[in-house]
Amino acid sequence: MPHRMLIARLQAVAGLTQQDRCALQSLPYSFKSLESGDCVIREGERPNACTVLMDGFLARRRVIGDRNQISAFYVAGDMPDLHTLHLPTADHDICSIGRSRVAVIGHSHLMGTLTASATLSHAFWRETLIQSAIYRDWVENLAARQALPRLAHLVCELAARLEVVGLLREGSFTLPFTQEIIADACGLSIVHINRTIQELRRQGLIEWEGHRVELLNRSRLQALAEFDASYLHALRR
Amino acid sequence: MPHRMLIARLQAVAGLTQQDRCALQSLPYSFKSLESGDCVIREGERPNACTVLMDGFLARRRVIGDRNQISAFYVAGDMPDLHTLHLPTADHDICSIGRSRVAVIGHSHLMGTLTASATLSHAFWRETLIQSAIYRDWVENLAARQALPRLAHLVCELAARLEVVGLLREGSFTLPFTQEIIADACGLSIVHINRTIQELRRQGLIEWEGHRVELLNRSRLQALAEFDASYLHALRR
DNA sequence: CGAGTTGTTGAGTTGCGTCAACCGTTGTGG
DNA sequence: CCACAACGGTTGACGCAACTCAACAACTCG
Repeated sequence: MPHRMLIARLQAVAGLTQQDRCALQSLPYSFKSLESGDCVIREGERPNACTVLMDGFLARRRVIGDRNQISAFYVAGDMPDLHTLHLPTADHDICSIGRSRVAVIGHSHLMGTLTASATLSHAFWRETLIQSAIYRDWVENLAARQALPRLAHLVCELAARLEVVGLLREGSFTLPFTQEIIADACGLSIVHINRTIQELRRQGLIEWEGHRVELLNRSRLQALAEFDASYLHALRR
Repeated sequence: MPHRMLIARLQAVAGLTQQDRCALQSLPYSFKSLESGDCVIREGERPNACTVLMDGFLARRRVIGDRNQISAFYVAGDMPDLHTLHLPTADHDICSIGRSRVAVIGHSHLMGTLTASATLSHAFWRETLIQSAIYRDWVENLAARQALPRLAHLVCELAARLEVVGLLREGSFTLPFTQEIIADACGLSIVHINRTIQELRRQGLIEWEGHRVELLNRSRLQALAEFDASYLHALRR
């Protein structure tokens, strides 16, 4: 099951040989369920396994000054700690937002199959490069846009990434985030996020209640955010 | 000569076998000199080569709204477009700031040596992962810090990265950036960058005139910026 | 039922942006 | 050789986006 997720993702992102698919399918793994707030890894740890997010959401967080800054979100199919294969020390906490399930694959097994296949190696590398592209987009979003388009951009990105893994249905998706989480990711105060969400509602762009977000006018929302999904590159179904 | 730079960098970042060093040394390349403002690649292009920055500075830029946002700086030894090996379409301009020199290595040659050596492949992969760590740090810096520590952090990062390649001498380094460039990178206005630099001077933390930056009190500057170089990971001499 | 989240609102404050002017340096051409 | 334009740095006045503080409402859960 995590194999199917992983294979589908890498297939979308690169191209796999029959051999590669077999190699992936024989990777041993274990499952782990996370409650809201549980961490996959913590800053400073030297993990010996990577995780594949099967279900739910994870956030990469770290305390900066008096803020609890979030620098990335992960959705189903993502491997939030793939980099620990080559950079052994984790520099952030990676925590569950709401409940989630992950598959855990030991570094040694993963490394074994990677050194055996150059194409697989490149497929995983490519996966990390797409994450880089997302970080760059966050840099631009945080530096250049003010609250309204900044929040709109985040919503567009989450929608686009969820769409890739089939979790966007009729323009709406599940998002178990509090406004505090959103504020920590956008570099804005909770109060201002609250007012900004209201403004998006007022403009008829989204509906957002409880854990459900609905895109009422996706093209106008994307225009407001200057959103262009091409930076997600290979991420196609 | 670009080989020496490349080998030294990858050696610092990972570990190379004798064979790997030979493979790198036999990579064919050409040189290119850039004037201030010249681009290595432009958004939308599909380059067939990667570049190694030999001398000078490059910036990754893109227009966001009415801003000319910079999302990364590159110093000697960096490979700013290494990702084009796997993500063919460039999503930013990469331009020279002041004069610079780069070595150009064709994708096909690079790809050839990479598929031949798993360790080399992983060394380059690791290089891109370190760039990712830098992007994440920029996300945090932009989202969580206000002008003074934000600027201080950028100065600390540049100093640390230049130190790795031996371009920091007695706490001072060459930086051919205008205040406008700094503003574009920090997500602040030119006027405010100007006042913030003055505040750093007033506090006796840096001297900055013309193209020369001097760190007068590095530890206090790093404390102000909450700077911790460990996110540059393997980047050691 | 009370206690703890999460969302919402109002009032006052502030960090940073905008506009506009001025200064010093550099380079260029009449 | 000087006039002048272009550029980068600096300063002051004013405005606004976003922050802080504080209170309250709605909801969940023990």
